[in-house]
Amino acid sequence: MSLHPFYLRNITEMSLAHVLLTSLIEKPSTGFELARRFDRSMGFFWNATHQQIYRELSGMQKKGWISTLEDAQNTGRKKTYQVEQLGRIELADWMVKQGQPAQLREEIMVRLRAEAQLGGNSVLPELERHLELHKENLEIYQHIFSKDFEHSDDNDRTLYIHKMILQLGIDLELGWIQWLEKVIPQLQKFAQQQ
Amino acid sequence: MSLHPFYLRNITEMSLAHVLLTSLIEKPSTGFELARRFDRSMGFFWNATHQQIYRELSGMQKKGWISTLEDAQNTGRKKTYQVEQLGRIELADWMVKQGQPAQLREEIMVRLRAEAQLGGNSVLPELERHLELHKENLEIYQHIFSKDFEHSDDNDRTLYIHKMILQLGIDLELGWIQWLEKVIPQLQKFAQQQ
DNA sequence: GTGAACATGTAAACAGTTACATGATTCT
DNA sequence: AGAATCATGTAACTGTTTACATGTTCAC
Repeated sequence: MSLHPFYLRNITEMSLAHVLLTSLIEKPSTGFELARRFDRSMGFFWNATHQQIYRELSGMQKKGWISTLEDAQNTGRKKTYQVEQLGRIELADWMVKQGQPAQLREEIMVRLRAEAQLGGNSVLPELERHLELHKENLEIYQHIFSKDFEHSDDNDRTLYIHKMILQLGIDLELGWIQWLEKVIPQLQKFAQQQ
Repeated sequence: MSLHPFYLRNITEMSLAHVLLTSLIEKPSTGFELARRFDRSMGFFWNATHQQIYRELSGMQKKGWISTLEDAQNTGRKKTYQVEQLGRIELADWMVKQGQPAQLREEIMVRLRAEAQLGGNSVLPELERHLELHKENLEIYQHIFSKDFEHSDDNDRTLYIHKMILQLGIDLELGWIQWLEKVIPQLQKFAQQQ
């Protein structure tokens, strides 16, 4: 039994649903296509597993936000979803709500802090590994940037926003890389002093 | 019934438990004190509600990682926890494990992306609000920095790590601020052009 | 003695992850 | 015909948040 009748319930965030709505407005898609597209453009600021996506799509269909496209060649189990009017209204309503900046949850920072107390230099290799991972991410983002936005028209509002979202991804990766390249050598020095 | 016998189960992350262990090594504390300390130093890279903290502390006590200090003046319901040998071993083991950089989950980016598709300038006020929030965070972090680390000894390894963790918080906030101060004026221009 | 801050807890809902199964399509 | 990839799903679990209750301590 629910603690609260629905009319008293807080509106939950459900960002994933709204990411999917946005994606589906761009182009009606199957769950699989959405999952694949997440791995690229949208993935770096809101990712999801295929399981989450299918569950969310079913839920949204039940609410009437989206519907399945009856394709001419509807062979197999493939279901292509499209956004309904209700979905557009929901997205527009949600869009103007207020929220908080995300809470950071960086496991490696927890490890580093633990090491500060316990001693040893056991987190150094992990920091180096993360430096490589962040460099890889940066390269991927920069590749997309030069492919899609290098010479794009900044007067096209939609395109400009997409570009700046990617730019933020690049900026944050650069921040991590610079920080790691500052911290790692200093920790190596400490290791040598022993 | 569990899908897997315990000896086949994946080791879960449980970062929160290890954050608490680290905090308790620094100083035996009550759940309430831990929650309050989270709001300061550690909070920006791993936060938790009081509820989560109490649940986790109970769990860790059952596992023998921590124990309650039998205080002389053990009045009221206050329980002061301290780390046991088992807890230190657990933390040391966990510390050297590998992990992934955190997945970003920024709601405001979802809204911005939605707006890129739906149009309107309804997300602008929210971007401005976030700029203010990030500036506030930056100020808090910089205040702690100048208070605790400005003239600290960089040859003290523990202190240096604490300083760099805070530095990362500052760097990331600066990244957001710079990005927002670039994007907001451009979106305002678009708004005027209409 | 009353109100604010301290301190802990139960219950429930919500959000995200992992394991596993299985059928359809396409390429060789 | 077999392998790889496309595509969807059930089940269970872990992790996080919210609502609410309740008792303690301390200052006025």
